[in-house]
Amino acid sequence: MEDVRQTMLRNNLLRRLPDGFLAGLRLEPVTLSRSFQLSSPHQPMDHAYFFESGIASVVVRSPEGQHTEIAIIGRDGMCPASALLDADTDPFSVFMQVQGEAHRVPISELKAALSEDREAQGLFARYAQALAVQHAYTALSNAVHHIDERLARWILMCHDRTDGAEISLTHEFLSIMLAVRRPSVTTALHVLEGKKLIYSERGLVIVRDRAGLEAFARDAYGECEKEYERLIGPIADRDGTAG
Amino acid sequence: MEDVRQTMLRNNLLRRLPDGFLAGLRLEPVTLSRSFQLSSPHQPMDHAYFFESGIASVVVRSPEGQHTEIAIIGRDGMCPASALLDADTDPFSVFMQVQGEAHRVPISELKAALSEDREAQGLFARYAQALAVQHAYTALSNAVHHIDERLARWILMCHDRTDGAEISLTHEFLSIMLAVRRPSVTTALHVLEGKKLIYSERGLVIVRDRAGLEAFARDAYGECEKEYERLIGPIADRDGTAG
DNA sequence: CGGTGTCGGTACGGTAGCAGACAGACAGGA
DNA sequence: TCCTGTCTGTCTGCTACCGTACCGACACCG
Repeated sequence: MEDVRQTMLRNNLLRRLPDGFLAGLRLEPVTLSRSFQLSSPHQPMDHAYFFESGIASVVVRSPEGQHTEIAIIGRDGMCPASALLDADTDPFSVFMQVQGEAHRVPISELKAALSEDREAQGLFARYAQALAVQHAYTALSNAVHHIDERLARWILMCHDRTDGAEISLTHEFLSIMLAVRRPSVTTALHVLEGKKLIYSERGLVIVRDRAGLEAFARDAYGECEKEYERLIGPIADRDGTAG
Repeated sequence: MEDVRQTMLRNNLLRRLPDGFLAGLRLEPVTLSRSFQLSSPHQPMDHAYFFESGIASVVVRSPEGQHTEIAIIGRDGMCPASALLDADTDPFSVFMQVQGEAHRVPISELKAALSEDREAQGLFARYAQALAVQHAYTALSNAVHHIDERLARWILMCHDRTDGAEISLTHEFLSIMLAVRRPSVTTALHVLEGKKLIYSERGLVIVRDRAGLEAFARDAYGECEKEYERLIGPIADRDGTAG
């Protein structure tokens, strides 16, 4: 779709693809509302989604129904990663957590274009690694960090991927993401609020002091962001410049 | 190195590579002793290792020095995954946990051979996905399972990758892998021993009742093994047949 | 306006796992 | 043989987090 001018895209992968790669693809703009299911465990998907705004969550679920989030994806990336790794399916659920816009591409087309373009292969391979690194740091955080630190990490990761300071979601939802009890989220939010790092009200979290949040999260935040930037490059500023 | 007959290999990836792929590679057999460092965070490596026996651990470390294991690799796989994903380095440590044999290949050669062989690219891409899935289930386990269940999971994963029922390692070492306190490992081992699932003595764990261990681990074990088998195929039997 | 569902705050008892310390068992060397 | 280092078992608080339950606040709707 030649109408889509690469420089107008906000998705960091699409922007960094080699010139002309997109020319052969049908990029279809779509709006994804909250909790829209992008991918289900072991179900082949038709389309890959490259986000322009909004946030998607990747969640693993155990046979007994326990679950935790392993990655969040915004305009830094795409899903499903299995489309990049010669697999038809993966065992994850992906759904929209904050509604937004995306471009979608039929996976078969994406794979075909990819097989002809070594530079694009490299970019997507590095993105797959960036995602694996995110999984790894989530595993670490789940093992060693306290709830309030993990919450701070999570808010920071969302903040990186949204345009404003507001993130709209419920405690219930957060408790699923962090794999903790719902009331634990309430108290952890109060801790952050008490330190004036965020402002929180019904269904909404607002970042007040980003630097303070990073300090509070200590080593829970930062490493996998650095690794993303090393592998892919920085994400464009909010107005679409730079990058 | 034409001397290496593919059918005599035990490594599940090497065995499944397309005919002739290995012909262009210098596979060098090496013995890797316990705690040998295969890869360090952010350090480019010269060689990729395909294990024939023994077990390697992949560990993430936070800036403040906290750490946890995110994957274990035996003759089911290779390291480093970054060699397959167009990255020179990754933020992980990989080292031998149970000594063993491997074939190593210069990464530059591996990449060169790979770029000419689409089938091999597919196999390695699927392996990268299998590893990412292992990271994800580790994250889940760290979040929701109790120490004794995680220990059972870990013993099972080791057992899958060793020839006998014996696994030689100390509580100290296990505590690092599971990111828990060392005495917690002692008591968790006692739980498993009390249920006659394992036998444990100084520096040694012996599996007595594998089925019982799987039952004890509940949903902590199994999913990512299924996914590996779906993506790559079963691991050859211990005598090298089948597969 | 009152009804109903969703969401957030709080409380209480229970417990898994922590931090730190220490002592007994085993192994290998001098 | 003793000696030393490594490994394992155990103890005493202590606290973070859990399971469960309940109630108030808010928001939409007729």
